[in-house]
Amino acid sequence: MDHDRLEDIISAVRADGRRVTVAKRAVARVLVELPDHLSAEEITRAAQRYASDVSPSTVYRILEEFERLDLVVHAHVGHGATVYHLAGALHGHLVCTNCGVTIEIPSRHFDALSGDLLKTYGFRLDRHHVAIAGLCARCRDA
Amino acid sequence: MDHDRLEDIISAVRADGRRVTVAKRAVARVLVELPDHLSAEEITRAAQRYASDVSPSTVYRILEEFERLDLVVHAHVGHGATVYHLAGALHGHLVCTNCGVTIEIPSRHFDALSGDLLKTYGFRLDRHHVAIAGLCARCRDA
DNA sequence: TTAGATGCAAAGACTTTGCGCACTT
DNA sequence: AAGTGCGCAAAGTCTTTGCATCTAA
Repeated sequence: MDHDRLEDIISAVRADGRRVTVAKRAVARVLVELPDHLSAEEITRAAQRYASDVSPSTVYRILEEFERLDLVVHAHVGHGATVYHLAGALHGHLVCTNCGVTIEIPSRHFDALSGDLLKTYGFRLDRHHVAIAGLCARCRDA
Repeated sequence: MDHDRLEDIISAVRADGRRVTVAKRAVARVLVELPDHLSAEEITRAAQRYASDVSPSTVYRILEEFERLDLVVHAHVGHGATVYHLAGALHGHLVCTNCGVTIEIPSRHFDALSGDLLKTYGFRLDRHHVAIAGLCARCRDA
């Protein structure tokens, strides 16, 4: 339920001894209500519907705090800006280098790779942060 | 042989009807001689050893051209700048989110994932462009 | 000769930081 | 009351673009 996820975020902020502000509520609400992978600018614009003068710098600071609390993760996608989303569901990203679309896929697709990398290189893959570049089905055929 | 790879690059530029300039030779030489994954700034500085007044903008333009000719590929790694390297050996990157080290691994590690993504999502993974975030062996234990 | 390539400088996109005031606790 | 968090503006980093000049072919 959306409302619960929002309260979870607020609680986590409070539990960490930080203050719950209008701006944080607005950003949290955007993250909960908008399913997409959003850039900081998109989040800012959307948050301004709830708190009209939230500034980009505040949004960056809030996203940084939410990431520290493992509420949010970011990914680097194509050439553009960093995108952020709730940490809830563990998943990876497929990013089309042609049209820019991002496809979310369950993290189980990385199970085998993850084990392989750990065994071979001692490298622990970050399952929240995987972004694979390539061509989506549509662009591949076009 | 380094010299051959350099000549291959020059030939490819010529074959595409573009001009072979001092700046292009310098950038090509840097890419061939320095094994690392370099940022545009690092490439510029290194290239200036061979052509003292190569400018960053020219390096960006040259890298763009080399990418168009499939001579060079780039990857987005951590929060920092884009890194470039020769397209020669197909490989992926493991990037430690703690210490920033980049580990090159043979692209066969992505064979299974690649087939899986193609079958499940019709997504053709770009094998030159894979960058996986996580913790390297040293940072994982620390 | 001549069109592509370059260097420089300015602009652009994205993000971080400094500062004084406001708001949460 | 106390100090965290805020908005604003400026600075910072990385990259692209405009333009006059130079140069490879």
